[in-house]
Amino acid sequence: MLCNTVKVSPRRSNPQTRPALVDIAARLLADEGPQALSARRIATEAGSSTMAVYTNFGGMSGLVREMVYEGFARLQDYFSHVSRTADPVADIALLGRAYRHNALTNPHLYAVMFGGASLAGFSLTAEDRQYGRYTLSTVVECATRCITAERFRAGDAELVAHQLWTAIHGLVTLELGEYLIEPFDADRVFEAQLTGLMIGAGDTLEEATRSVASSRRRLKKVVEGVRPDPVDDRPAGDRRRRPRQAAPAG
Amino acid sequence: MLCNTVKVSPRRSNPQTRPALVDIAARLLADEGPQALSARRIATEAGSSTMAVYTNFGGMSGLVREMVYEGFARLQDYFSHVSRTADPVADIALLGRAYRHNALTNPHLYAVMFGGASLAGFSLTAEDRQYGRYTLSTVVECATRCITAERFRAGDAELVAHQLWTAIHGLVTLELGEYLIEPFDADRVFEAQLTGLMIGAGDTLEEATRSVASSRRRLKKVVEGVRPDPVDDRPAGDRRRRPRQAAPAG
DNA sequence: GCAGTTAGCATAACGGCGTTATGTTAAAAA
DNA sequence: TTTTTAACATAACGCCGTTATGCTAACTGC
Repeated sequence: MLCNTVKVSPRRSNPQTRPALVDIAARLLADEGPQALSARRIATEAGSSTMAVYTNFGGMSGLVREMVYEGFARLQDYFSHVSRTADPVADIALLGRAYRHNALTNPHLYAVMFGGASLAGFSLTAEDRQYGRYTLSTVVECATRCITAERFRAGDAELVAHQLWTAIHGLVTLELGEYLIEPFDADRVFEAQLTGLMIGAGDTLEEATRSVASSRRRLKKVVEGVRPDPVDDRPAGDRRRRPRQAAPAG
Repeated sequence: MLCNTVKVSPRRSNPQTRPALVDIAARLLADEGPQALSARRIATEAGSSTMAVYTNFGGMSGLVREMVYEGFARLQDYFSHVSRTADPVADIALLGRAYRHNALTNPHLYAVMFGGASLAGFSLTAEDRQYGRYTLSTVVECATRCITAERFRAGDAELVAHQLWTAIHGLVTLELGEYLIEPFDADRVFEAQLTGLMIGAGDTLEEATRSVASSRRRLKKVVEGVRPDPVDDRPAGDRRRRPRQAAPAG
């Protein structure tokens, strides 16, 4: 074939191949969706054979797993750009907005992260899920501050964080599935959901409304801080990403 | 092959083939998950060739669509067994519980209904989604009663219904994905979510707590009323299901 | 009753998929 | 320098959804 046009092809630990596969997979996923993620196509576009996918990731599952980790890393990026202010409720609302923005910016990636079923029989391991849950710790900490500030009822901060997570995850999922339309579009439901959660957690209607509005204004800053990211414009060098080596067919 | 052991094989409009395919597909989906849904396997287990899938459903997408309709029909079944009482908040909470119970009883079916991405490149049409949204009307009506009874703030009943939907959908999705564990398990988050939603909608903490507890007691009756259903134990006769004919390759 | 039409389905093939067995080769180890 | 090792190419296996073709039984009009 035309696998390597020039036959230099370094045989041991080519440092180009692995990140190239990851970046191409991420681009295919972002541009054409999950069905474009095939070992054959990725390898072809990377100028190598399908075996490269197996030596580097142990198979398609390993590459998909890499995408999932990338997705959580991007989410963590957004969360880390949410600053702590004197209004913890506005902060936690902003975390919710950041979560939604990340999902809408990387819709296919988000679908792979939580789609669970199908996709070449891929399924996450317990460790993968723990890695995803860890992302919640930022929200838990913020919920604790809301309770300390007596904006939320005394009780479980983790419970509040889980409520926020499940609620916004559901909204984003149905939004990406185009189930929310016209007068009851995702934006209206989202703000209502957010406000309702704050009230349900113990905040007053007035305070909640003000904090949610405040978070709306602050979102722009967060989004700008995270860029550039959308599809991975960087040259192809490696960056923050799990070391995680592939099992070499043992 | 052994396609039809006895070679009687009526050639025109065999009334057995179509429901047999649907029932086998439903069973495979329930027993082994989405990856077991293949035209070849379904046809083999039905004793026919893969062409039967195409003449009856126009391809795998058509059969998957049939599964989606079946899923919404089952959900509607649960909703129709939720009776109207003097406590509309308990009623709407019970709708939420019924929604969750249906999803947990038919997890793979629920995944196909809202998994959206992948699964042999299948995707729902706008009409399919409208069919799914229609299921919400039961909840909207109940939310209206909550507002009329002055348990919820005056405002949009559809908005409240969408909040409930997105919140519980998100919880169920993460629950099925095994993201909710141990001390913050799905049951705790669900009840907190439910109570929080009622308070957020305008109900008082005491009333909401009482209504949510009431709905917990009433769930059993609903579940018993819906059976039998889990995997489709019936002989194979047709039943409530969309007429929807397959495009004959025109 | 009969001929022409039609539609359900069997057979077989096509291209694409994930995966694996095997060989080749360049870098690391001795 | 020699041996070992691991990254990758090549080619094949079995699966998938889909399609082209042909057969035949049921409908259609006479």
